[in-house]
Order: sequence, then structure tokens, then C-alpha cells
Amino acid sequence: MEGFKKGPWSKEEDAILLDWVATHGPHYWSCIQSKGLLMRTGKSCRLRWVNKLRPGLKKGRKFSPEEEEMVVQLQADFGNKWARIAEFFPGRTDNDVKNLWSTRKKRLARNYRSPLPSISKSGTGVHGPEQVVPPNETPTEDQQQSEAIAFDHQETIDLAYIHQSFADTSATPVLTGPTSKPPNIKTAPSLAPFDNVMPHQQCLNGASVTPVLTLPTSKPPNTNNEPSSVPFDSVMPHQQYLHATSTSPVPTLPTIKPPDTKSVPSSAPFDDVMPHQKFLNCASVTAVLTVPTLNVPGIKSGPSSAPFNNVTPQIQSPFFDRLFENELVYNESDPCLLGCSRPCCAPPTFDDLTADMLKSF
DNA sequence: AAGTAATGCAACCGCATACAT
DNA sequence: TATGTATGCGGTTGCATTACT
Repeated sequence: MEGFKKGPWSKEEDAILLDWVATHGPHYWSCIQSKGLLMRTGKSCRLRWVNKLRPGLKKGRKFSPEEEEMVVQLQADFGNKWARIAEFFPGRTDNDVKNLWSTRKKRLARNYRSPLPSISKSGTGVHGPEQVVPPNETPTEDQQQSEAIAFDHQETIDLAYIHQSFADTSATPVLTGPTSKPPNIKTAPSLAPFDNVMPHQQCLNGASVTPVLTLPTSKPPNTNNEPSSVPFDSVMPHQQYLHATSTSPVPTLPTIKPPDTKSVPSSAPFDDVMPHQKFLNCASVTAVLTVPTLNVPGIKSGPSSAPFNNVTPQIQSPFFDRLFENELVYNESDPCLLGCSRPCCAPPTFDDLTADMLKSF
């Protein structure tokens, strides 16, 4: 493509993009360029919105040690599914998570090659020392395995990751197989196809390497009939994840069943049974409020006046939040006059959205 | 204070997928 | 069904800032 601007965004461009989203919602990115509003590709506009302009982002706030550890755990379960992992971190983007992981990878790789004079448990970083092998001493496989076993779980993950990282780039002996799973870590049995589980339950139920993940319950802390000043629904998803410490049995998988519609087949992949998410991302506030509550076993529903808390974390996007605050209202009386290939300036009516939703189920 | 290395992060690219025609 | 388009995602790069020597 020629004629498209690249590089850093100016404040003016941001303002134009924000204005577009305020008017049309976070859609029809290509139309921004085709209308001549910005000399940016639709992809570039979308990326800018998602990563920098979207409301609710944690700008300039580094990942906490707890968050970083959680990223490691989730990466072990999901692999490099950054968008999915980012769902557990409100205000974080997949790019944030990806960058964190990349930084960590480089740090571990460097430390693997270049050790410090001694190994100290009080080293910097989230999980203590990350240097494990002197550069000029290639340990035997047995030595490596004993080291890995000796380390705590996090360091084991690190070590495994290091081995994996070098597997295809150097002659460093490799311990682990092709997966990102650390060695000698048992995987919890799964009761159902992983993709069928709601994101937060995938986290709570998931194959695990730490107590966080091996204590599979969606029951929040402080729910042993004890009053809590903070309702679980108001806890951020990642906190729900971190706080899940009960040894309760694994809850049954949630059934996503809109009123007066057929049940979704249990064999349906998760991505296939959440079509209303697309709907939720779309226009009408009224329509959003009519979306059926998802009943997730073990997760207490909030009051009917606060339907947002009933929605899965995946759906709780900052944009969605702002919809409820009436900060973003679509202008349905703004038809496209410039011949965009998609109805970029003609947002769907409520009837259209309703029909789409019913069709999706 | 200056040079260098390390780090963080914004943004681009290519590919995959969903959807409309 | 085939094709084109829009969007989303993961990998990667390059630059600015910070830390270190």
C-alpha cells in the first residue's frame, strides 16, 4: 500500500480516531481511510484504538509481580494466545502481555548465558534468581533435570522455557519436548474440552502447575457465608483467578442458554458458542441490556440492575463499560454517502441487532 | 558526563478467520 | 462454491528511555 502514513500517531490523528469511535463505534476501520479522515490503514487505526485509545487501559502502569506470575501460568496453559491471556487482565492489551513475555524471554535467555557470581534467592525479579547455568559449563541432562526439580515451580517453568527457547536456536542441550509445559509438572485432568469452558473457568479449572491453578474452583474467597465488604462480582477477573484457593470440586461446565432458545451443544467449541459477544461489541445500549445473563455455576450473579457483573470477563471490555455510561452513543442518522463497501456509516438498527442475535443462537 | 547495554513499548507485517457478495 | 474484504491475532522490529559502567 502506498500513501499510507506510518509511524507514531499525532494527537490530531488520535482525536480524529476518537471522534470516529464516538460516532460509529469501534468498527469499520477501513472507512476512516476511505473517507479521507486519516491516511492510516484500517488495521493501523484499529490497533491504535485497541492498544492506546481504548478507555480503561492501564496506561503507564507496569505489570505487578502477581500479574507477571499469572501471565506465566496462563502462558503455560494457553500457549502464546496473547489475546486470550489478556482477557484476564482488565486494562491490558494482548500487546502488553506479549511484550511482557518477550521481555521476560530475553531476560531469561540472557541470564542463562551469563550468570551472576552467585545464585541468591534474594535476587531481583519476580521469582528470584533467573540465572541457572554457568556459560562455559554445559550441564549434563541429569544435572539439568535435577536442577529443574530442585527449583520451585516458577523457576522450573523458567528453566523449561529457557531450554525450549534455545531448542531451535542454539546447540544448548534441550530437556523438554515441543510444548511449553515445564518438565515434571503434572497436568490436572480435564473434565471437558478446554475450549468449552468459560475463560475464567479455564483459568480456574485449567491444567495447572501451581496452587493457583490446581485449586479448581470458581467459588470466590470469603464466600463461606462470611460477609465480605467486596462482592466477588466486583473483583477484577485476575483477582478472582488469584484468589481462587478453595479445594472445592471442579464445577460443572456452564451451559450457555439464552431464554427460549435451544441449548448449545456441549461439543461446540467455546468460540462457537459465544456469538453474542459480537453482538455485545456492537451498537445499541438497549440491545446490550437485553442480552441474557450467563449462568455460570459457582459464580454468584449480581443484582438484575447490574447485569454487567454477570457477563464473563471476556465480555467486560472497557468499551462495553463506557457503553453503560452512555459515553458512546452511535449516531444512527449518519448514513454512509461515500460508498464504503460495508455499511460503515449505517449502524444496524435495534431490530437488525435483535435479529442478528437470535440468528446467532 | 559520556558511552553502552538493557529495557519497555508502539507499531508494522503476514497470516488466519469470518463474513458478504 | 468461489472470491474479495474486513477484522483479529501472533510474531517481529525499531525506537526511545533507563540503567549501568
